Amino acid sequence: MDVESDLNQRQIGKLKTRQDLLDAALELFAEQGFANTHASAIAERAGVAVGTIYLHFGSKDGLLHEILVWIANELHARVQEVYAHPPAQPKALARAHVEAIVQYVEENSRYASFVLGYALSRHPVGVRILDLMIGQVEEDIREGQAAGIYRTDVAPHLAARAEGGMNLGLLSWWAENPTLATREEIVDTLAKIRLSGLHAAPEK
Amino acid sequence: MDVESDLNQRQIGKLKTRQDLLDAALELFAEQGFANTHASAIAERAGVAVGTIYLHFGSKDGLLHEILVWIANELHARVQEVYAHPPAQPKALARAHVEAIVQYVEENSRYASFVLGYALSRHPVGVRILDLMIGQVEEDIREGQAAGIYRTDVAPHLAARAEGGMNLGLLSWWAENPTLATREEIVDTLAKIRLSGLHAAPEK
Amino acid sequence: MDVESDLNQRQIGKLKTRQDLLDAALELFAEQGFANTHASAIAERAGVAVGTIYLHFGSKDGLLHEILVWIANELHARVQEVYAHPPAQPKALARAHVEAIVQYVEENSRYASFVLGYALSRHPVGVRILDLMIGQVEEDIREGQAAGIYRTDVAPHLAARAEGGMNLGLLSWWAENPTLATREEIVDTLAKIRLSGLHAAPEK
Amino acid sequence: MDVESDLNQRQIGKLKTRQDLLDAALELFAEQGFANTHASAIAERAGVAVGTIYLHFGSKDGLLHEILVWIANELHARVQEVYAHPPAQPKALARAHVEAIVQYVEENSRYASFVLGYALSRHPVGVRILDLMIGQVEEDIREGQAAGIYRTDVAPHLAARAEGGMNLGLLSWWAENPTLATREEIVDTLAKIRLSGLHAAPEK
DNA sequence: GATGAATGAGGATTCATTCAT
DNA sequence: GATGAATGAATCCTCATTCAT
Repeated sequence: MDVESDLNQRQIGKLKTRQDLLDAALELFAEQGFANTHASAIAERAGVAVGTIYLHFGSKDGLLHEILVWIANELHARVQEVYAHPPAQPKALARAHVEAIVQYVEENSRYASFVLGYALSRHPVGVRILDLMIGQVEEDIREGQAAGIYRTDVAPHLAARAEGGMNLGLLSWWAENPTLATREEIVDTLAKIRLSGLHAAPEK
Repeated sequence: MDVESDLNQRQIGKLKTRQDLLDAALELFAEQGFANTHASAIAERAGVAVGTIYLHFGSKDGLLHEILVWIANELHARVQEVYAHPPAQPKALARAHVEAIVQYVEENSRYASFVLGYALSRHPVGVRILDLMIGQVEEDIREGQAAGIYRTDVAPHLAARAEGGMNLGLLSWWAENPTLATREEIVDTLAKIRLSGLHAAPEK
Repeated sequence: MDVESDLNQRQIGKLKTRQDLLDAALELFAEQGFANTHASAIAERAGVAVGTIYLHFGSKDGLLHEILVWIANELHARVQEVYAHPPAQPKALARAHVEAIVQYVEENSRYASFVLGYALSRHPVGVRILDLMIGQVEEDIREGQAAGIYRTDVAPHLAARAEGGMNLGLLSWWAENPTLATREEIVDTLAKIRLSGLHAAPEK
Repeated sequence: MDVESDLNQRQIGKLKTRQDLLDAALELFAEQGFANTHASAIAERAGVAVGTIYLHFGSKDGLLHEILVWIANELHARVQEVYAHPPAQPKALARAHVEAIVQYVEENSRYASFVLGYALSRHPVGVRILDLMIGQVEEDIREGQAAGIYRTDVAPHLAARAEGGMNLGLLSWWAENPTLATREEIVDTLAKIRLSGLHAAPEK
């Protein structure tokens, strides 16, 4: 019993150290960039010794990798929540999808810009994450086309890239300039352009 | 006369050296990335000594800066050409704008991915260049709104960010995967979404 | 207990490394001059890696700084010893002061010339150290004046500079040419000129 | 005739360029130190091209050498003037000697500190110059001893070093802090200590 | 005599990573 | 599990000097 609880104690402590490191690293990476953040600085902010980073993550790159995966999972989970209880209206679904992402960016604006930057870069993990997100959008589009809601004269994988770029482009700017637009404006802009482009509505 | 021609000779030689360095550096940066490219390798490929880089650009960062400015100017010039002899039709103008960019990316596909990566990153020069390009798009949108061609229920600066992101997102993907789509498809996708979004056209 | 002794072990080792570096650097600086001594040579003689220099001193300049402070402190301590058990006779005290300095220079003749050179230069650390030593002499003079032993028609801060210069001038020459004068001669010359100048004694 | 005057023209121009370089270099050396002054900066301030320095002086060290020799000659000339028309009184002669040096330092306080620094350093040229000056003082002392004016219980070469150090020590400080003492105070301090030391006069 | 673009050997410094404790 | 002093390969950059014009 004693031994077991000791072990649990240890496991909990280990997990806390791990999360402390992830938090410290994300903060510093966001503040100064990955290359400018020294392993020792991360350890110091986390209140541990440098060696501990290598104990938990093997390398500085490994730490970055874990951070990106962690954030990607969180964001993915948010989007999945929307699809778990999807609005009936297709338009509403699309908007809810966008809203979930924007919401997440707003909540984590301090880090968002850094993470989005990686999604846009050619960094291996970033590419993988972006592909994941784009795949989801592509699936949406495919379904929308099948349902007769979306135009069929654009290739889904290209449209998905275009839309993904639009989202990331606007959001990464907003994350760095959060005072220059409200969340509503961001959601609105993305939803409108996504659906009907920039053209004045013909019915007008 | 002799002295003058001497001076010119020197100036011409200096400019050639400068351009040789820009060319060599861009190639290597695109091939191996900025951080992995050593100053000595650039000098070697350009056929000069290392010191010459520092004579011309002050630092490796300075060289990168000049490359980005150089490419940005080239691209800008291409787009300006379109506006110098603009098609009468607004739709045609927008398409020509997109076509000019896509054309440039296609012609320089070897470097495009590298340069677009900087435009998307938070690198100071990249940010400045992107801001410049976005400003141009914003102006377009403003004029389109004034002319009653574009919808007025989106803020121009947000719409410009969104559209710029869309272009960069799709193009940076295409630059890395040029076989997965033809130029026509890329232009088409961007032009269509820009104008009328993903929605099936109501008039259909 | 174990952990504590571990820590002490580490601290002791670190201090030893530090002193090894100070010793190695002082030797090399004295032999070949500061600029001609490469960081790698210092590390090699100290039996550590180059990086260790930067771990302990931040830079080659930082190492020089610490050396000068170290020597200045040692010399200061020697002089302080004299004042801790001062001879009753004022003349004897002044002579003992001079003797302490000369003694130290003689014991460390290999390094003395190098260190004195810095005291005489306009190097920031040298200036600071010289100011410290001059301040001490100035205090001596002030007290001697108050006690009616020293003439009062010279400003103490100027007299201290003059006397300090005299000491350093003769000693830095002697450190480089130790065979051209005995210690007794050096002490004698300094003590005599200090007290009664070059003039033939009027009482004679 | 024409050719000759052309040649003269050239020679004058060459000499002017040479002096411009000496002036520019001395200013910059005094401002920033020898090591921190780049050859190109000297050329720029002198209004010529870098190569010209090497045409006139062979190397940066050669330029420094010429500067030190130039200043040493000027100072030497000043002192020689005193001996050309020596005051009858031995005390007055010694004072005039000191006054000449102090006067020169005051007139050239901007450069004096730099040049004196070299005299005090172990730099080859500096050593040679200092030896020259010390030799002169030593000769004075020898004559003073022979004339029964100076004490004979100190070795002239040691006394000369001591006195030279005293002069240089006080003067190099004064050159950097010209507001902290008047010329009269400096001359007075040096003359008094030289002659009768710090001791209160016994006749008092 | 003067020029100034080009040179390139040379050295200080960095910082992710290790491993004995 | 954690520590942190030590490592050392890796590179950027400097700047006195040259020489073709």
